[in-house]
Amino acid sequence: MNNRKVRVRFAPSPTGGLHLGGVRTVLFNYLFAKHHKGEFVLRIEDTDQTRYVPGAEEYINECLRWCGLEPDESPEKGGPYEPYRQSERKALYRQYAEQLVAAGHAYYAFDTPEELDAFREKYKSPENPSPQYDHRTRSKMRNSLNMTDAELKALLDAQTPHVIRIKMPENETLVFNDMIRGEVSFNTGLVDDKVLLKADGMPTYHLAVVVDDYLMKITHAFRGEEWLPSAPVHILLWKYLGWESEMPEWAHLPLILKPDGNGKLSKRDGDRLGFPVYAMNWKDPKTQELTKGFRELGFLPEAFINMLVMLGWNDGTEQEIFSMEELIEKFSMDRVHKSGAKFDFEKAKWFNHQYIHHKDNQSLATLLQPMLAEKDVHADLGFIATVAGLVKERLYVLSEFWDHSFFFFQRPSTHDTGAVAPKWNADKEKFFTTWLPKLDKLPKQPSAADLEASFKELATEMGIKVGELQLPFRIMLTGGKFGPPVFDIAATLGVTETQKRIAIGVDVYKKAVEAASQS
RNA sequence: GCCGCGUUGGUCAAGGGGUUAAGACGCCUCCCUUUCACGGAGGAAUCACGGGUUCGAUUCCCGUACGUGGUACCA
Repeated sequence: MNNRKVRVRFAPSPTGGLHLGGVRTVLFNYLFAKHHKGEFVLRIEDTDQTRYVPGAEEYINECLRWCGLEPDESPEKGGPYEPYRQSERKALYRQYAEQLVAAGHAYYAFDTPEELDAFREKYKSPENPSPQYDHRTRSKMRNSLNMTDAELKALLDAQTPHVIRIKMPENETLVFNDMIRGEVSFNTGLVDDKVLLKADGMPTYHLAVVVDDYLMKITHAFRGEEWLPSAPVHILLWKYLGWESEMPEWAHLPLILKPDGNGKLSKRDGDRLGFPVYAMNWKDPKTQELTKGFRELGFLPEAFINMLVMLGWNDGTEQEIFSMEELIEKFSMDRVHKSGAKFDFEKAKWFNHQYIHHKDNQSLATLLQPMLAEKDVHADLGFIATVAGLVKERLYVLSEFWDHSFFFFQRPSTHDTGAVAPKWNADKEKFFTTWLPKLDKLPKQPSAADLEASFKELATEMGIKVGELQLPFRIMLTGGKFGPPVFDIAATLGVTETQKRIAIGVDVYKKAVEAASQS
């Protein structure tokens, strides 16, 4: 549209945790900005004082940090267009609303909330369940369109609470271009006279976005599809305020939907279906209710981002795993889908699995150590890294680490003897008691291969099939039929610990066999 | 109700007037592995419906259905 430097913004209202859709909106903004070597600004839209939730803004900052989607300008960072919090810009908006009134594009309305309720109640019908304040009804209401200058002046002088509403044209076709949807058109007569300035002097979203996008020189406005129906209001505002030549290009992003149909994905769906919807844990300061997040579940931010970007975008090839650098290079709005995508937690986990699998052991250990500490397990980073290397290929989320690795950090408290006890015999017992002292003759810190060679050598010597011995051995070490290759476990545990577990194990099997024969 | 937007396997999706309609997740079978996983090889499964336009429509147009969003002094 023009060759201004690209500037985009993410403009959340601080009312709670950030959900998937919100993060994806950030992501697309961010990628677009970086792709075009532009700037990404975070603006806090806290114009509704009744919905303001303390801590929500900090949560958003933290969330963007975790995702690696940090803004170039924000309330926290500052920037050339400060302030970035709309509540702190309150004084700015009134003049623009007044300017619109003066030009005949807006008007004062004195209807109280009770009067509006009564109005809706009165005109409600099966054919029209939600009557609008629009060109058909505004003549019946208490507004400056229906009073003399003297009456208006009297009300204003008396400081009568009032709002300013846009006066939507009766019957104009408004056509605009959406970067994703192409040409979109509305009849202005079907859109209601939205409030621009509230009785408390705060702007509504409609006025605030337009004014701030103009003042902050935003070139591209991306937001969720739920804003599409109010786009005509915003576009008219750009025109009426005389800024049309600087109007940003629009793109309305497709929604992220519930996996089981019927609607936008919501916080409730996560609770219901058992997966997170928020990026990070969020605790409502009022109710203390905790909503779980992807971060705490054990998602890697890069996987979270990759999973999100594929919900509604692809580069046209078969590639599915992208680094942030690749995304910045390849992202383009015209490959964003028009239709909403149902969220699939299984696929989300698969992405995380891929990333965990390919992440280096040291980095994983750093992430895992605090999680172990919470279980009062304190191990050094090197050991955790070794274990991580052994089990990472079977982790879908980091929080599963313990279930796959506890036996590295503590002896199994129970043994799943059911699979082995029936086949346990004196020969097998003898094998293990014979092998036990042989372990001391091995090199100092035997490798898995050393252990395996020694194990097999003895088995062959004693004429027992190696396969018959491996499962009992595994269960001695881990307590069950799971875990990485046995000799890797033994090597990681070390000779001394391995010997102890064998000794315990032999005993356990003996008892299990006795118990079975008695009953 | 009205208005907007959408509709390729169960899900994410490529494609686009003539194709055996990619690929991924999930599911199933087999191989590897005497655990599980990873890896590998296969398999089942899709163009919402009805009219046009056309020699030919999954692809273009129009309807219908369905889905979804909006219809607040919330964003």
